Amino acid sequence: MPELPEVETIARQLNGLLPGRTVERVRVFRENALQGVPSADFAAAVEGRSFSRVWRRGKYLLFDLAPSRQLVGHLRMTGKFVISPRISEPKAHHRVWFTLDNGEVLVFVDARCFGTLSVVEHAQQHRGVAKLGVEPLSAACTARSMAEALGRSRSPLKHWLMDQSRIAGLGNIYVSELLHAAGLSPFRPANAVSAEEAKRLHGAMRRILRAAIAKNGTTISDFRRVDEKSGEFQDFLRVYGKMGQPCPQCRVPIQRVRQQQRSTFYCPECQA
DNA sequence: AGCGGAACCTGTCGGC
DNA sequence: TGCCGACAGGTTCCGC
Repeated sequence: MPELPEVETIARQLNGLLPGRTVERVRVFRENALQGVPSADFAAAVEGRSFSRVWRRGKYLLFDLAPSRQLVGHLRMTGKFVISPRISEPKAHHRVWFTLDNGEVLVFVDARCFGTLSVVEHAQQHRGVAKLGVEPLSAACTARSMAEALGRSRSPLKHWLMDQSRIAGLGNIYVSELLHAAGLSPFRPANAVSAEEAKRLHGAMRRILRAAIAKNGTTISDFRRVDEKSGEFQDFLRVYGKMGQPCPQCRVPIQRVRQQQRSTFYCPECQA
């Protein structure tokens, strides 16, 4: 489900609601959300601690706890967090409850059960977080550093951009969109991208991610914010899901192909 | 290094 | 209406 803009949207909303709240009780309805950790251990590691900040790294949600520890969450395809008034029975797809000191419940909801939660002392101890590459909107991610990294790989651009250890947070929707915006083919080997093209790619990536965050992300089917509202960036998608429709730039029909067992959408005319 | 395939689970949608 | 296959915003492991 969520890529960087959707996770950022969730993190900002939770950060407006959770800091200062204490977790009184944890209830786990599906063990496999916890990556093998017994639910009693998970609950004991969180209960009695307070939230101090909620933020994002790549597609991971990081909940800083006080006096120590971090809750690390990944929504995978269908995970969501919602804040519910006091409830007594779990609803469909409720996986974990964090009952707060004001009676409300932070609920981890996940239809497909791919999403994960874990507790660590420091996020860097988390295997997935530890291997994340640069944040695409950070000052460290420059057109020049991107060009240099591209030059060291022969991977097709689609694959290169999806690799979380290179740039953290891009997924299937935004990679299709930013390659179209940059006029680059998803099949182009990374090291066949010129410095000028890398600059275009970098610019398109930042522009699209910022625009998507400003629209609270993209809702294709079931992404919801914490307040259950949809994002709005789907109205601005130019190629993702648009197979057969005319390219907004040149009117040639958008193509869909399989790359790494995922759908890639692109314009065969504009993207070389 | 990098790719294809499968696995993790469930829901939805389109075609027949 | 009902069944069946394809597909879904992600990640990880395994074999070649």
